[in-house]
Amino acid sequence: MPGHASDPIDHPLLHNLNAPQREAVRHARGPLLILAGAGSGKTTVITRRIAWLIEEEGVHPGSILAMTFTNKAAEEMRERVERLVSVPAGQMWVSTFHSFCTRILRREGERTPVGRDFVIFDPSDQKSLIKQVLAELKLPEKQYHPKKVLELISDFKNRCLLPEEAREEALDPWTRRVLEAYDLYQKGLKNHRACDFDDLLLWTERLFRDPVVQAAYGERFKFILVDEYQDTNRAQYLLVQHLARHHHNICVVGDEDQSIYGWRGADIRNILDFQQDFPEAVRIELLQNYRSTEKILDAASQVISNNSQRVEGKGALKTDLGVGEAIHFKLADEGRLESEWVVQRIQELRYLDPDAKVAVLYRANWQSRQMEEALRAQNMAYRLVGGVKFYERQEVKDLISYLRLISNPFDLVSFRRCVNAPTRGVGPTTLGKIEAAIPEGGTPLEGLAALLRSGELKGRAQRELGKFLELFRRAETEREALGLAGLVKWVLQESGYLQSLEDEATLEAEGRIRNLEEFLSAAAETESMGLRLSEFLDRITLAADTDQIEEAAHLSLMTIHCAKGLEFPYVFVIGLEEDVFPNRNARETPEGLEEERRLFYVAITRAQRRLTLSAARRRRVMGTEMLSMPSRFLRELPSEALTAPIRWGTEIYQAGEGVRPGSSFSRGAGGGSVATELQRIRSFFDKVKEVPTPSSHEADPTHEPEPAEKQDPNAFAPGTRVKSARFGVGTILAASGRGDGLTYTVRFDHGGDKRIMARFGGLERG
DNA sequence: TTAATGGATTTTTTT
DNA sequence: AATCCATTAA
Repeated sequence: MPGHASDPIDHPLLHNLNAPQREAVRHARGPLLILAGAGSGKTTVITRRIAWLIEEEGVHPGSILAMTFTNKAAEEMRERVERLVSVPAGQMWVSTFHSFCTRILRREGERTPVGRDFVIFDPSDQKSLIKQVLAELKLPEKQYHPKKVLELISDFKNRCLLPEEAREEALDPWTRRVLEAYDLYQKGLKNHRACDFDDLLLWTERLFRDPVVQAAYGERFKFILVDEYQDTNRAQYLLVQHLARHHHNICVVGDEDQSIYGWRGADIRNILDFQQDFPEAVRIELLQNYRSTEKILDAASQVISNNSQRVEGKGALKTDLGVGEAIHFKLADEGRLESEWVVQRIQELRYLDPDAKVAVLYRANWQSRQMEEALRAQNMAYRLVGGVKFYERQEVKDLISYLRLISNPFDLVSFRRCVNAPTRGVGPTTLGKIEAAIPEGGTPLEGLAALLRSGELKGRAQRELGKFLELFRRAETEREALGLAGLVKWVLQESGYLQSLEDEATLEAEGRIRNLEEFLSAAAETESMGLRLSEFLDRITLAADTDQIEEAAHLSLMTIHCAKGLEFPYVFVIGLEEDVFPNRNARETPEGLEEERRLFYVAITRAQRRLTLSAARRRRVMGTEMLSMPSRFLRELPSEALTAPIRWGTEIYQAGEGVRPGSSFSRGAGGGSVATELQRIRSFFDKVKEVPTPSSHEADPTHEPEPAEKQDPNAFAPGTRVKSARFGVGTILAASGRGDGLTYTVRFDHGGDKRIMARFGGLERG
């Protein structure tokens, strides 16, 4: 509680703030945990706190470090602080974790395997490298799906494990092979002088293990602030710990109910355990919501109360914005009708309020298509966020590959890309020859030069590749004079890329040229900010879609993940069906389900005035017609918050009631006997999971196998090899539940994890 | 070497 | 339905 006498009530930095917000702003030294509910004025508090430190505590801006997850958040934070303080604050470090790490590595990188002049690999570069590795190890992509393999590698990296350190986790053959791939993949990155996204964190964390480096930065950053702390993974957590160790002035801000990046390695326990990490921490809860009306908040808190992974003893969100409108729900017969209905509602509210800002939110990107079709049919303008990103378009990537190779001649992935864009008659054969000609420790261009000298190539290839090589020679000398934008334009022309698109003379090519022009102006803009080529390239790879959302857009279509941190007067959430939302793959584990629920919570709390939910009874998914079941989250909505009870066909589907037995099982999706059986098993799973799991989470590895063994002499401990008639041979990863609910997670040798119930699965020791 | 064809496979979310 | 891949024809 802030005292009265000493309270400088009228301090401008405390203006219009409630009591806990003021307390947070004025907290100067020592660890601070700010639990900031949705819409609780978090950014205001953070920025004013930083300003307070500078203005009132006399802290030098250069000793402040603030970490965010998106560039947009970082920019906004910096701008707002700069407006609040009277001194120049340009020396503050306000950035995303990833750009912070990039900055550190560009300074200290000679201590890491990739040095200081690395390129940042984006997901498509990663994919082509891992494919190469898998081919080298003769691992078939069928079983070692590049995406799956990269996921596991990313998982290891997020937990700061290098290949040799992850060995003890590789109990089964599949993981062991992936580990070999991981090892080769890292070597490949090193040869390319490249970091993937995860490496940025990983190498920086390694760097900070060195007491000298750690002390240098730990001393420098006297005040550290981490936004969205609930989304930090192990690497980010350790990074923060290394730095905070020195001054203990660590302020973390977050909301465990909005933790939606578990699949990316985020560990919700980081925020849940903050007070254990820093026992002297002060905890402040921001519970006053300034965004939504009561009905919306009631629905949100009712939904989220079904989760067990929450901070203990946290209060509920409050609002002064009045009761507000009840939540609408629409069930359409078919997916197309659902989007048409939504479009109609948008048109109606547009008619009443032409400037209304509307968002349509969905679980997965594919769901945007139907909305787009319906909108286009009505000639309505919209902004689609996500999907194929600008910097990932083919033509843009082609151009970037030239720039990357100019910036870092070791980048073989980029070389491969641009050497045949536009086509220069280089196929796998020629490419193989070039790569074979690369001298030990040399660059691809040196390999190409050697091959050209040998005179092995003939005709078009020899001629074109000669010009190609010459291009890079000239780039070296002209780079400085041309400047960034000049260089981009020069490459576009001299490479013949622009010409080849012009020759195509199709509508598509025209669009690509436009994109390249847009890229050129982005380069010009960057140049005017005084940035150089390598910095431009960093920015491009680390740019996210969400960074470009104009809040001014009238109608936005985006995933819920993209919508985090945003607010809209009118929000539609579509596709509230089982297997869509909650997503089919997330439903398998209690943790996955809780994360889906948090996602729903995030979706609800985006709405300021009106929230509309919708679903479709039938829908085409991947070309086949599916019957859908209502999302279980619909049942968690309080009836008082809804305009009408939710009906699904003839059933009333509402809080506490559930679907009456007997009716739901008979109408299985697809209707076949296998599907019916599957559904029976699924609903069984669901019942099992409805029982709140008493935080079995922490105890998992040590305690779980024990009770299982007592119950059943045939129980399998993690690591046991088992055989299943349906899936083949695999290794037990974990066990959960007991008695009839005893369920194993099994990693099968052909790849892929499955959760199998001991009772049905027919697992044998194998 | 490249374009075209047919078949398999896919949809979770992203710095 | 739409994309991605591998094989085949030119």
